[in-house]
Formats: sequence, C-alpha cells, structure tokens
Amino acid sequence: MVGIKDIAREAGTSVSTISNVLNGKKNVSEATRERVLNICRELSYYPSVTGRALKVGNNNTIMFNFSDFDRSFYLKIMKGISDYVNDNDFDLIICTNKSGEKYMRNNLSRGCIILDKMMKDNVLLSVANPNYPIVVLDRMLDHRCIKSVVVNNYDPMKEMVHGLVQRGYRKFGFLGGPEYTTDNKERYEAFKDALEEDKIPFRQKFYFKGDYKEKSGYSAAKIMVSTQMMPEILVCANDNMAIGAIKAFNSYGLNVPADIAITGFDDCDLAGAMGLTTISIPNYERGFMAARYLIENIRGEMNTEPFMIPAKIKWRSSVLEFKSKKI
Amino acid sequence: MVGIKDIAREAGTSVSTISNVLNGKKNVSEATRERVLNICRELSYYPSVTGRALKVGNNNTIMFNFSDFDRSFYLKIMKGISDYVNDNDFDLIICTNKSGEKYMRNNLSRGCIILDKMMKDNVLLSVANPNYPIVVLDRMLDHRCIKSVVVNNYDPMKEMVHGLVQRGYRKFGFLGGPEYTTDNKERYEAFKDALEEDKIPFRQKFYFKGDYKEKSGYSAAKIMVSTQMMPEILVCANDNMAIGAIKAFNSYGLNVPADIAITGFDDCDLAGAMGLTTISIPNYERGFMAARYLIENIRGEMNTEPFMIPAKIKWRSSVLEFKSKKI
DNA sequence: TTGTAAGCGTTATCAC
DNA sequence: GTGATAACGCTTACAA
Repeated sequence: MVGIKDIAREAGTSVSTISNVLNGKKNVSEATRERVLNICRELSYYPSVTGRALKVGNNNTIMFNFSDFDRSFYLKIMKGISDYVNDNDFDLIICTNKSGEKYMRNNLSRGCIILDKMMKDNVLLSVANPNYPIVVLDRMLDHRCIKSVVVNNYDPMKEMVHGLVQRGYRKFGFLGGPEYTTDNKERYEAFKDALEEDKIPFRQKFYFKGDYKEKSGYSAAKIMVSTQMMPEILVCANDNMAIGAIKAFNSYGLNVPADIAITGFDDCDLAGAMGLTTISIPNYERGFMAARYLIENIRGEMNTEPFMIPAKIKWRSSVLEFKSKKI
Repeated sequence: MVGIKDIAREAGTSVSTISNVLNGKKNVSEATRERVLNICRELSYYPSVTGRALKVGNNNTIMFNFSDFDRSFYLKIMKGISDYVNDNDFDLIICTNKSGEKYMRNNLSRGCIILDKMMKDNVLLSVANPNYPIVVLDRMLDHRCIKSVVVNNYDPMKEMVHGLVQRGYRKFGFLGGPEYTTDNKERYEAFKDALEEDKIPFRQKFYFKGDYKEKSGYSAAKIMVSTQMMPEILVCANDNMAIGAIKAFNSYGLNVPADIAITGFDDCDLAGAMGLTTISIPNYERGFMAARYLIENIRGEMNTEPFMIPAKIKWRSSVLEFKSKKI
C-alpha cells in the first residue's frame, strides 16, 4: 500500500507538506502542490481512512443500519439517504445487524441512521452524544442527540378503516406484524380505535399474528380458511403479509375482493400490480429527510424534535366500492 | 470514547494484558481475564476498528459495492452476501459509487464484491492483489486475484427466442439496456444468434435503446406505437423496461399478449405478478456464492476461474402459447 | 514555505 | 503471566 511517506520520499519533501497539500492548507507553494498532486496521481495514492480517522477522531462518513432484506422499499430509503449524503460530500456506509454497533462505537462514522429493529434502544441511548448524533426511523426515542423520523401510521390507518366501514364492511379481521414494533402497535391501535368510534365490535379471535413476511400472511390465511374464521375484510399490518394472504385465498379458489377483501400497508411495487388497497409511505423522502437531519445535526444544529412523515391511502381493487349488506 | 487504556487503568494492568485478553491469547491468568472482561462490559468498551485496522493492516471485513437502486433484486444479492459473511464471522460494509474506491484502498476491508457498473475495470485491476482479492459480478476480468461471477445470459436467452419462434412469432423487436454493459451485450448477441439460426431476419430499426429503467421502456414503447413500428414480440433486456413497455402499451389500449407480446429478463417481483415471461436469475445464491469465493480467496485459496450462474426461463402470460400465423 | 515530532488506539516483540 | 515500547498512517502544533 502506498502511503504518505512514499509520496514524501518521491517528492523530496516531508510528510507534513504532503498532508498540507492534501488538506488544502494554504501554507504550501504552488510548485510543491502541483508536484505532490502529480505524484499522488502517478502512484495512485489514496489517503488511509483509518490513519486519518484515528488521528482526527472523525471523518465525513455516516452509517446506515438495517437488516430486513424482505422489505424491498428499503432500497428507496437507501437511495434517499445516498442522494442527500452525496450532495453534501459525506460518505455513506451501510451495514446490517451486528456489525452496526461495532462501527458506531468508533470514529469511523460521525453519526448514523438506524432502521434495524434489532438494534436495542439502550445501545442507541448510550452511544448518542453531541459528537455522534443519531436519527432513528420508525421508533421514538427521547434523547437530546437522537432525532426520530417516524411515519404517521395512525391517522391514515384510522381513516382507511372508517372508509371500509362506509363501504359496508362490518366483520373485520386484523393480521398483525411483530408485536414489539412501534409501527405494528400504531397500526393496530388505529384499527381498533376506528372500529370503536364506528361502534363495530372486534373480537380478539379475529386478530392473527404474523411477522411482516409474505409467508406468515400465507399461513395465517390458510388457517382462516381451514378453521372457517373468515372475516369480510382482512386488514393487514403490511403489504407482504397481505400479498401472502391473497395468494393463499386464491389457492383455495377464493376471490379477492368478492369473497374476502384485503388491505395492506407500505404500497410496495407488488401492491400496485396486484391492486392491493394500501397506505403509501414516501420512502425516498423518508431516507432523504433522515440524512438531512443527521447531517444538519452533525454540523451542530441538534434539532431533535420528532419528525412525522405523512402517509396516504391508495384505494384499489382489493376492496369493493360498495359491499352489498348481507340480508 | 473509552479505550484500551481506560480499561488498563481501571484493571490496574498494562494495555498489553488487555489486548491479550481481548484477542484470546493464552498467556494471561484466568483471574485477570475475568476481571478485565467484566470491566470492559461495565464501561461498555468496544475496541476501535480504526486503531486495530491501522496496526494489523486488516480486519475481517469485506465490502460490497453497488449503486443502482432501481434494481430491487439487489436486496436479494445483499442478503445472500450478508448471510454467508455472518456465518463466517466476517463483517460486511456496503457502499455506493464513489465511496467504494476510497474504502478499497485502505485496510478497512480485506476484499470486496463489486456490482457497481461505474467502478472502472482498471481501478479494480490495479487494486487487486493477493492480500486484497476481489469478486466482480456481471463482468469478466482477467487477473489472478479477481474472480468473476457471471450470469449465463446467453444460453437461456437463445433458448427463449427459439421458443418464441416455435410459438409462431416472426417479427421481433429488441429493447436493449446500456450498451457498455456485458449483460446487455450477451443478451442481444443471443437474441441475434437465435434468430439467425432460425433464419428469421432482424432489422436494425427494430432495435430500441433503453437504460434498464422502467421509464426508458415506457418511452420506447410510446415511440413504437406512435411511429407504427410495432413488432409482434418485443424482447426486452430486462424486466423494468418490459414493465414500462407494458404500461405504455396498455395506456394506448393495446393488449399484451394479444396485440403485442413481451418478454423481460431478471424475474423481479413485479414480473411474477404481471405475468411477464422472463428469465429468472437466482440472486440470493449469486450473492452467497460471491461472498463464499471472496472469503475463500481471502483465506488463501485464490481460485479465480470465472463462475457461471445458470438462469431459467419462466414462461408466463405475456406471450401467447400459439400465435396464429398471419394470413 | 517547510520540517520535526508527538500522538490517535491498537497489537507484536521482547524483556522481565 | 505481565509490562514497556515501537509501530501502523495520518494530522497538527510548533520550530526553523
């Protein structure tokens, strides 16, 4: 590996001069600057991030941590982050589950965006400090150096359920995601509250449990069919499970929405193609805003008011416009 | 930041002892080991990756470089990589476009997997060495420390075109991707060769140019319609463009496959849902194998025979089983 | 304008 | 079994 010393030797100067050139310090003659730069190019020298980070204590890198590879819209979040970060001359490293913590504790990054549910709250609370701000997606954390960027799950979900009631649906089923996740909790709360406001009873036996993956939706739907526990409308906590459920119902010869209506949450690519009624989250913007707040906070702003992203209902063909009332 | 020195002070030992404990050296008494470990936990000490990397010259981290956020199956490749890497106690950092080169040139990673088309061949050729092996996806590079993992585009594409001819299609259009990419070249070659073997003429004016993105397929299709240059079957170099084309045709009231048949390449999620005939690439396996070869090569194997991943045709409803011949 | 030298957090070598 | 110390590549006072 070619280092600063090699350049210095070749240029016949000291290492500090090289460093000065590289860091755009003004105390170096135009001649030397030129010469040094040329040599760097010739020897294809790249300053060592580790050497620099070790000395300086930081660099312009932020980290993004995620782990659920089944949620394909994560790519959109990444793109949002990546675009903002690039425009602001920061570098981005993305890492998954366990490595994340390791890279936070060091001076490899100056801040991070966390989407990984596996990352524990108390770790984040203990790591965050004025020199290492954090942005968390989809969770609320109260700390003066942590900004929460959360989707407004509650309002659109409630509105959608009211809309379903208006369309004539009465017998509701709910297919939930992992129960420790905030978004699942909020979606379920909104669902229950809406029914309560509309004075529609909801029985616990119509609550089914999934894990946000397509397979779990498939299994849950099969159970509904085989145990004859069919609701008129199955509200799912995300699209993947809704899609799994649709496939399962279809495999039994059941038609969506004629035999059973279904809704999702996320508006993934497939949802559009399959005509799934769902709630659309602006993912690119979500990533972009997260990166923006993080970098602003790194630069000293330290604005940590929770930021709420609006989501929008997409009515599609998986629910009927007017469900004919029974009898 | 709590460092090895703080632990040493707290434990009343020297830093070397701490280091020895941390690295599982045997020359340390059980008592001290226990004590040190406890203190590390109490102070929530995490060894600095930078310090270590600087000293040791490497660590167990590999890098994955990509940049096209529109290709949603990239997540599957990542998952394949991530799974293998985790099982082998390596860390993974993912980065996009320009940062990639920076992180290669340093001792931050011990090797990398490259999918980013923007990464120049000559950079890779100059960086690869026995201590820094590279695996490239979707491109062929001849270097004793670079392994190419490529999809067999040619054979299944040729087979598919032959199949289309058998089904009665004669008037072919081709919608290509970026022309500098190997996969586009191979797919087009196979397309032309198959037609030639079947003695079906292909006229250059039925070659349309796209960039692998949905939008470009949409535009190309609109041009076909408005200039009356409609083929019977439009073979697209990837799914995204095929999907764009389908949307455009539908917007003109044209039916796929009745009015025009379409095929894609990739078998993305949407392809299944839309009934697009396409060629399926085992992406998870692709990532997994890439990671496996890379880590084996880091461990000294240095097997750099190109590895070819098979791909499989998925016949779906976007082409007719039997096209009734004209006249 | 340029050079010297200390130090960032770690590990390796060698002495004790 | 334990501890001093040099070294990794870099930046930054400070000295020249």
